[in-house]
Amino acid sequence: MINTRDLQYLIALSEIKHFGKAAEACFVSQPALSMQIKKLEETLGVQLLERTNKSVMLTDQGMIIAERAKLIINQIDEIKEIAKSAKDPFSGEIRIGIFPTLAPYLLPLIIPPLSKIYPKLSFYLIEEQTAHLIEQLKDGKLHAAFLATPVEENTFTHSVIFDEEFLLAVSANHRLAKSKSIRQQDLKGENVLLLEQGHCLRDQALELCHRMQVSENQNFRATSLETLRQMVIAGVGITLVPKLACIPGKNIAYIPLISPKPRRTIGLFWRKSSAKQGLLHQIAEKVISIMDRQSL
Amino acid sequence: MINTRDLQYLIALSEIKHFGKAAEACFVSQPALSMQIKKLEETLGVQLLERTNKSVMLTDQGMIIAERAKLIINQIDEIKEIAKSAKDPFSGEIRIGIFPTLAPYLLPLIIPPLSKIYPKLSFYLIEEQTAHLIEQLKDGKLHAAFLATPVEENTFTHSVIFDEEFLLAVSANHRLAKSKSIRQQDLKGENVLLLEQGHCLRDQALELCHRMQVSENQNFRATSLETLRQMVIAGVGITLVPKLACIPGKNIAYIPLISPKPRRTIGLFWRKSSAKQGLLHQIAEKVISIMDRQSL
DNA sequence: TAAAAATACTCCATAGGTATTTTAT
DNA sequence: ATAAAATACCTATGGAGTATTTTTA
Repeated sequence: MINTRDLQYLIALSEIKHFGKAAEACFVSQPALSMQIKKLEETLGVQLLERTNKSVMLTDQGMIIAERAKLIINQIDEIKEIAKSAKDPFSGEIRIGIFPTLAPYLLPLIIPPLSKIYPKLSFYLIEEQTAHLIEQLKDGKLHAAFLATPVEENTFTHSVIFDEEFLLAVSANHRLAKSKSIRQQDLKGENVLLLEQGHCLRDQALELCHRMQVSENQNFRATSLETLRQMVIAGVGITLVPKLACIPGKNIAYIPLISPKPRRTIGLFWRKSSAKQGLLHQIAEKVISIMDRQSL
Repeated sequence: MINTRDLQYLIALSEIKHFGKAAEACFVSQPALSMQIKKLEETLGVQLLERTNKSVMLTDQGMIIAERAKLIINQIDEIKEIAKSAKDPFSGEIRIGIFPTLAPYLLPLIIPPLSKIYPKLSFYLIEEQTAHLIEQLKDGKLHAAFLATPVEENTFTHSVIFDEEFLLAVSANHRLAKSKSIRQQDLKGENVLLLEQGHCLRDQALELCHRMQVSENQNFRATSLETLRQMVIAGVGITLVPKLACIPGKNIAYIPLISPKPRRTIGLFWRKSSAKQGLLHQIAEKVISIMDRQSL
């Protein structure tokens, strides 16, 4: 097998055209270089050099191959360059997944400060449903993902980022719009609108409905939280909205639920084996402190 | 220093994603591959792989570097390919020098049959004055050169190709035009036209003039044998022409010289150390047999 | 004769093998 | 408990050094 060392010896010889001096330039003895070049000629099966005692000259093939060798050695140096610049974990790119019912409310809060803290880091944000995020995180397409706990995947580790309350969203002229808080019995007979299959928020809300003994409106399923909000405003029904997504408006009211008080917990997840451990820990801490200041 | 082997191990691992199986594919034991990969990571100073006991995954840097590695290995394979196709000495290219007073008369005789014998060989023919040819042959720009003997350069070896007589060229209405042969005393008072400085034919003719005690026309020096011939036809003077260049015509006569009977010897020269020894010997033999049939 | 490359021979570094341990699921 | 990678330790290949010979200009 051809070695990078062999190529370097050939390059040195092609430039210096003297075994002794080329060997010196390679920091080896003259016989060492002679031997390797000879071996290279044998493995390739072609004469690379014309030798006399007064001059060394490359054959045509030798020149062609030496040229190629230079290109190859340059590319190996490039690998070293890539490695050197990749050594700084706070540079390069990081791909973070986030599910759709959290993304538009969390990202505006955290991405601007994070970009400021890590100016050499490019944040790629991938908005997908939880199941896809877990898959992509597992097979390395993502470095990390914001997910609602629990996640049944023990190759992951996570930091809890924040705890988020669910509020009941009702139209401004709904009978419950003026309530200060809601209890289970207040919801009797209500028509709860939910998201389509696949959203973790749907599952969380559905579970809550079950506990509160109200049923889902089977005729409608929204594809986004924003659609859901518009349907509520239109008076089609009520829904559950996580606190971060509770954008105030005159046509809509958000009312806290008590007994049970529903919450979801958001964590930042990454592979235990991730090469970006340190960076991800730091990012998690930063996001936690940002969210603390939001007082959910 | 990074080895091609290291790169191959990394490539195998990037494709197979299993240390044991990748090692098997590289025909080494699993620890051998593990060690080398670990070393590569250490020398580069970056983590290339995420390891768990159930899965191997490349880091971003690992993927980038593995991609580069593939390109590099491909290029090394290309070197092997180049070597393989260069192994056939009867293929590729050969650069042969020839001086200008021989080229237009010799090449039409030898190149067609040689191209037929060596169909995979490209003949590059360089027409330069002898001194330049010797330089170019010395420093490898030429593989061989047709030169008039003797050549004072003992790093060269040569085969004698043919022996060529010089004839006296005179205008058809010159007083000597009807002579069967010429002796020294016949030339008394003649005006000999010669080529410009640098042509070996000039030196050969000049030396002959000296021996025959006739002098050169100082007012005119031709840049080519063809010009010289036209000057002779125009009646400006007489000249010496090598037999190969004696193209018949009604306006010109070529008369043999006797006592002394001038000749030049043409050889094919190449470096003793040339990698194309075998081919050049063969070519020399072919050219000799072609020229034998010309009966000079 | 002198300069340079090739040989001869020895030594050591390191790649590789086997057996075993650690690790993570 | 099991599969897989890492570690430990030994072996062997081959790359490198020194001394010497060969070559050739």
